[in-house]
Amino acid sequence: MADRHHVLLRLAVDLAILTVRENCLHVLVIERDNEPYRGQYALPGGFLRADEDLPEAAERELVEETGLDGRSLHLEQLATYGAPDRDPRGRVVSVAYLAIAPDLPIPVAGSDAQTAAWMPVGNALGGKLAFDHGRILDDAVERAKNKLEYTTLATAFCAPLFTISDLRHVYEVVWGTELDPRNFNRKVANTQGFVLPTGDKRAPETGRPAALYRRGTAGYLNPPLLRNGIGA
Amino acid sequence: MADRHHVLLRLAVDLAILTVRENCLHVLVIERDNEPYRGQYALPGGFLRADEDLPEAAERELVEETGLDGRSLHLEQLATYGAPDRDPRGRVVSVAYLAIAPDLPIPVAGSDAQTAAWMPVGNALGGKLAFDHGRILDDAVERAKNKLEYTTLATAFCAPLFTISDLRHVYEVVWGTELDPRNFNRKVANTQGFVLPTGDKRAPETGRPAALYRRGTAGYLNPPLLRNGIGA
DNA sequence: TCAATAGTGTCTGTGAGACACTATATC
DNA sequence: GATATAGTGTCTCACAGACACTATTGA
Repeated sequence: MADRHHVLLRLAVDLAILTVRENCLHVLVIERDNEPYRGQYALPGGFLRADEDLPEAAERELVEETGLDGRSLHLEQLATYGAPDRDPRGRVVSVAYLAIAPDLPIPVAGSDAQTAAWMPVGNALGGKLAFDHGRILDDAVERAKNKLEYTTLATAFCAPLFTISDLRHVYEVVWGTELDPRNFNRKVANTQGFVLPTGDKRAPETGRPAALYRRGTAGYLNPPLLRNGIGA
Repeated sequence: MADRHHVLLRLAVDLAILTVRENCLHVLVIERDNEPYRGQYALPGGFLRADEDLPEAAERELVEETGLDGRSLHLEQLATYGAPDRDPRGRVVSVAYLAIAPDLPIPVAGSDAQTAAWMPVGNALGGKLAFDHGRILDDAVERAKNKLEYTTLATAFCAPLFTISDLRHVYEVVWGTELDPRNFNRKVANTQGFVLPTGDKRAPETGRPAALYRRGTAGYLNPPLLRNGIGA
């Protein structure tokens, strides 16, 4: 720790906020109204303040950008990005956080009065986002896909009360696959602590009403709910 | 990105280098010969330099502390720690990396001439390490345990040539459990790309010689090799 | 009645856990 | 021979995938 080559830098905390709406995975983006990358879309974020810890900063940004209470959302550290040229304004290292939200009505205009919008992740990938945010989004989606397998993260995409169909829909949209509803039902029912029955029901537009559930207390799925052939 | 409350800070890159030796998991620690925490053990690390990316810095520290070529070791970003008071010298945020090494003869004295040593992780947990390095080590061990389940990471703990017993020993030590040698053999043999037969054999002190293997090309285990009841 | 969604039951193949048995080395 | 480690075969149970069937609503 005694070397003299170190550099002073600013630390950004950027958020990849994912949700499922209209049969596809969306990410919250803001339109930049300052240089650099003016007019382009970017992930919401901001700089770390003097007396802040990283999770605090992430939660603060979440509130500022979406108006949501960070404690009600799933929020976890994703990774840190530090290429020397990643920000043309100077040396900025970014700690990215992954947030998972239920289908929200519409992002509240942040206190920064920036234009926030939900964008399908398919549109956001492929170099469309400012800075290295496309790469961050890639990693966020990959993390979400993986965590659905062995954790109860899927419930974080759902409203407080949800049906088994809702939950299955999350898996199908995030993974981009189709799942057998009957096998999925059995799997969820047999996993202790994944979902809790409430006794209530919700009628769809047509068809038999579905039982409503609440998140269970389990954090991990044991055994996991595996995709067919990852990394194969 | 326009707020004015941001802080300039230094970024540390710290390494949790794990290996298996003598039936227990060890971590590489250095004895600090400067304040703060003088005389205490800490994870090796250093500050990010002006033109460095994070993986570069991690690899540089690895070479400086162990004399090893970073490209031959498994090295991955673990997490970033930024509590405002984590370093008494001022605002320092640390990006931690997890490195996995085979059982090395002895750590080479780094170019910093610091005293490096392998310490059993059991001894290093519980507030023995400087800064928040105990917490970092906790997270590193947890990550390693989890990745053994669904990736081929265990081979990174082994020398280039290893037996199935060696590989099983890694699982047993890292997980702290016993595995059935016969079922383990079958599992490894049936997982394409986990290990490659070399045709050579190695005789133990007593008993039948064991076939030697090399790492395969697969990165993921499919299906995974699950512990009994995680998070239960 | 039909259409649509919710939910149960059954069969089958794969693979994990348990464990008997065989193989090959040193002493 | 004894002992120690390496490796194979077999049985059983749990569970995933496939899919026939029943249940409950609105039109």
